[in-house]
Amino acid sequence: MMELYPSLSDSLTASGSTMPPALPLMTAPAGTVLFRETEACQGFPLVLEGEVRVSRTSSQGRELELYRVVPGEMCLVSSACLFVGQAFTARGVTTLPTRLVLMPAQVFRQTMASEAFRDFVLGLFAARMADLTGLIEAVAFQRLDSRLAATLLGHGSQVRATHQTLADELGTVREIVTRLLHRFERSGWVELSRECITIKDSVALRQVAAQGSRN
Amino acid sequence: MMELYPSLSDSLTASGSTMPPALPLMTAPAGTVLFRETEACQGFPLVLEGEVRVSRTSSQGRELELYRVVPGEMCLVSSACLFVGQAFTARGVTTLPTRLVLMPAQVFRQTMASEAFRDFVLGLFAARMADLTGLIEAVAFQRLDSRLAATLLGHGSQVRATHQTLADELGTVREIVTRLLHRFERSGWVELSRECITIKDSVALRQVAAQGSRN
DNA sequence: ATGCCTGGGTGACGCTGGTCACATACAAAC
DNA sequence: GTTTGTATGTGACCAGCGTCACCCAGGCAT
Repeated sequence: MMELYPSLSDSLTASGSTMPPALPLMTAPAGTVLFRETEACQGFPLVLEGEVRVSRTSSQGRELELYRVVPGEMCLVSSACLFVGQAFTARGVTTLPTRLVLMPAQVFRQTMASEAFRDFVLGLFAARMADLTGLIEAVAFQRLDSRLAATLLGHGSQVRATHQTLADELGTVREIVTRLLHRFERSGWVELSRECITIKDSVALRQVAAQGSRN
Repeated sequence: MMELYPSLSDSLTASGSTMPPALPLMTAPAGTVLFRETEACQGFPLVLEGEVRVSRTSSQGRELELYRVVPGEMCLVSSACLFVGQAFTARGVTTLPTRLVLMPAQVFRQTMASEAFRDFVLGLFAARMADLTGLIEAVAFQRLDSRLAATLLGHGSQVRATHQTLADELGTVREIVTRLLHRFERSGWVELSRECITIKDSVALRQVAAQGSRN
């Protein structure tokens, strides 16, 4: 679905000798907070390896995942503030050990002279917009059970996550996730154990995920 | 808030003589459907005058406004499909008599060679991402009364709209808008008459709009 | 006047999801 | 073993909002 910009990491890391300042290559263990609501953005983070989870938190402490940045992608939401100059209210946390380069705004602007890089960036932007509008539709019009079903299906046949983690992805609270998962279990669609949800009937789940609009 | 790309309309319309194909300048009355869920996207619509309302509709017929495109802006969501090639599920309707040029993808790619144009486009993208994440937060965590208050405040001191129109902006139904507006009226914050809401206490409304997170 | 259409008002009702206050199960640490 | 902490289960309760089924008022055409 996402086009990778193949020569990018090479051109950035290998050509450190030709480029005046070598780009800072960062390594972060899982769980590192890369950026948060209050801090101004430093540059364009390009993920080489690992994963970054971008989420937003409500004033009452509930959290909602916006999307994930996988290797080969940049986190454009966080860097959007570099264009408009406003502090951006999102949070980025690594979910895996992650390597990334932080591209300073100047370097980004220079690299945008390359047509291939432009295609890469614009494609990313477009994909993100599609993600976000999809999320808007889901939050506005889908019921939680269908959103939960969709989330489970997106994590493989063995979902290793706590109910709290799932709640944070969906923007709800743990009790609701527990309740819904038990309905799924009573229907025979999943099997539950500690920090592990085994999908038994992905067809049924897919059906719930698809048709479950808010009446 | 939004940077206009000043020479763009000039360079596109006036230089029709130097550019091989003159860009199609369209004029549409209010209420014209520029694009809808099923149709593939033709090009990058740049609004010169008027306004385009971009919204998404649920399977059950409820509608939710994503944002509005004002003069000097392009509708990037609709054109996102040109990058990723997927059919985009959003609807664009003019709310005012509107003039716009439809930039073919090729012309867009060529024009992106200009640094000023790149800044313009990226700034737009960034602003849209901020809009969309803000909307996500609102839909996920704010109560409807606070969202309605915010909507009213964004329309001037005299809001000329039917309750149905407001409902479509918020993604809810008419009855709820009517109910909430009457609470506002009973509190002395607004005065209601046919197709017209007069704001009496914008301070109180602003307070509701700000603090009204979902407990 | 009569009919018709649009916009608005309203109450009954029910579902969904959030809150609270617990009780339990399991695992690692001591 | 006990303790401590994290993950989970659960039931009572309720607020928000959507649905339904109306009704009413005003404008406009015939």
